[in-house]
Amino acid sequence: MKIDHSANTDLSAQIAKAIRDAIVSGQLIVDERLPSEAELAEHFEVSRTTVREALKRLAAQSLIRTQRGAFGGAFVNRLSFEEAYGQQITTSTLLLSMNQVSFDTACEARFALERACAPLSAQRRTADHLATMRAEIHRQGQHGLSDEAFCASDVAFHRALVDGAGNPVLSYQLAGAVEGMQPLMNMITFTARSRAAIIALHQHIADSIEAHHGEAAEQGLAELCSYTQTLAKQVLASRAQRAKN
Amino acid sequence: MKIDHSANTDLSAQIAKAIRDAIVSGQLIVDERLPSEAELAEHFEVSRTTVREALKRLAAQSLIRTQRGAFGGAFVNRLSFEEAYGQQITTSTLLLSMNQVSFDTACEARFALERACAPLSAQRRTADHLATMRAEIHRQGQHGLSDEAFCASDVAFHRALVDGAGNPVLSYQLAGAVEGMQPLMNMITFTARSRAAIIALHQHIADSIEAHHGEAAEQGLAELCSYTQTLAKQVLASRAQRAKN
DNA sequence: ACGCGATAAATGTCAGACAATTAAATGTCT
DNA sequence: AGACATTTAATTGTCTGACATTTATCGCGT
Repeated sequence: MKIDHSANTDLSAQIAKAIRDAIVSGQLIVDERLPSEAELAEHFEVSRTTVREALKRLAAQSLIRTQRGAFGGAFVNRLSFEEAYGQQITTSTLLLSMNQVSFDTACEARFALERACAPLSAQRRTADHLATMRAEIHRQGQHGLSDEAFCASDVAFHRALVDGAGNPVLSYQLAGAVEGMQPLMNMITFTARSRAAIIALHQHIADSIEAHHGEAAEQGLAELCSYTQTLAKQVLASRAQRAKN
Repeated sequence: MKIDHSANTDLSAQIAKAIRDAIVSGQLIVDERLPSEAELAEHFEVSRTTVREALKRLAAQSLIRTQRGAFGGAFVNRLSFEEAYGQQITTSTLLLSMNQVSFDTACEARFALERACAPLSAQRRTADHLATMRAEIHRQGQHGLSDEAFCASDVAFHRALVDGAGNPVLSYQLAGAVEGMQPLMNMITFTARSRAAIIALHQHIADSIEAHHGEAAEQGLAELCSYTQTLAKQVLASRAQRAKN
């Protein structure tokens, strides 16, 4: 484990990189204990402060976890799917919110990916996945549901659809695409009529998944995509109109 | 910006969370300058050391950048697509390498997502994307190419295919799926015959993309997927055989 | 107007101290 | 011997105060 003094970054960043490389390359294996902060400080010839800053960087990426006390220390962390989900979602959310990505582009990406899951989900979904989808559809029809809650239920519906494919890697990849779009979706005001249309499409998709009809589900998703894009256009147009007056 | 004292985590983690929430919720906007470390220390009633550790955590997630000198400080960072790519790839790579994901599962996820891009890419690819694909195909046919280099070229080919869809969000999402699998792919030894078969499929896919035939490209990808899975099975079987003897 | 040094504000690094936590070792009682 | 309490040592978490380094700005002189 050696640091690359050539980079003109912080010492703590260089040290973090050295340790990260050791983890990624497999020199440090899961659950292995790193040397103590004092030992690392001696090894890299820096102060403990600097080593600690480096370790905090790694902790922020869930690459290590720390334990206090005797025989504590920093350990290489097994990156769980759950943690990876979380990172994916925050990264995607920030990426979309900070980069003026058009609604159309994000929407297209999301549904393209989701359609890829549809055939697998139609083939393998369990009763559980189906039940979740039905439950969320029911919730979406309730009166007095805020737009935010409607969107959250929408996300849960689509998540169940994706999870139905029974491929955790796929679920992980989709988490960012689906959940990262929620803030964008929240900006749309869903009228009663548009909600009914969306629910009908959800119903159609759930029916297709239940009947193991992958293609029908895919088609339902395609319709949902273009309908969502139409809705967004309307909302944006009416907002522009109001701004003029 | 207030810290949640209820959590029994580090102070630096609590402070990082408080600032992160402020960024994600939009209270702190892109390029806005955070208070200086000394001011943050006073505000949160902790030492500068602790504040610094919190800031390093945020820097590790590319949420802030720091500048030294007068009128320097920590600034909310616009998360670029490039940075997001990088994070996505390391996260995906680690997730796959640390969680005993089967080759089949990872392969299925990758090609399912990639197939989703094929129709869009067939429709919109520029001459540039096509040229890159052709160039990589040519490289793959060269003698004396190591397995690693062959895989790297494979990644480049597929990346060009995905980028051809002209949807940066899609490219970002696929980066993890495609590049994260490289270590797994590297474990396969590609014989001359298997390389020829893969190159032929690449050729077919490139031809389809050139002719704007999305469905044909999709089908080529499906064949490539099952062929890759077959290859992996053979390699694993022969390895198991050798272990027995 | 241009360059140049002084200045001040901020981050980067260090040394040393103490607090808090925790597992293991040790001691003590039954 | 076994169960329980106490001590100990190792380690991370936090604080203080200092100094080094970087850099935009200001003022001065030419």
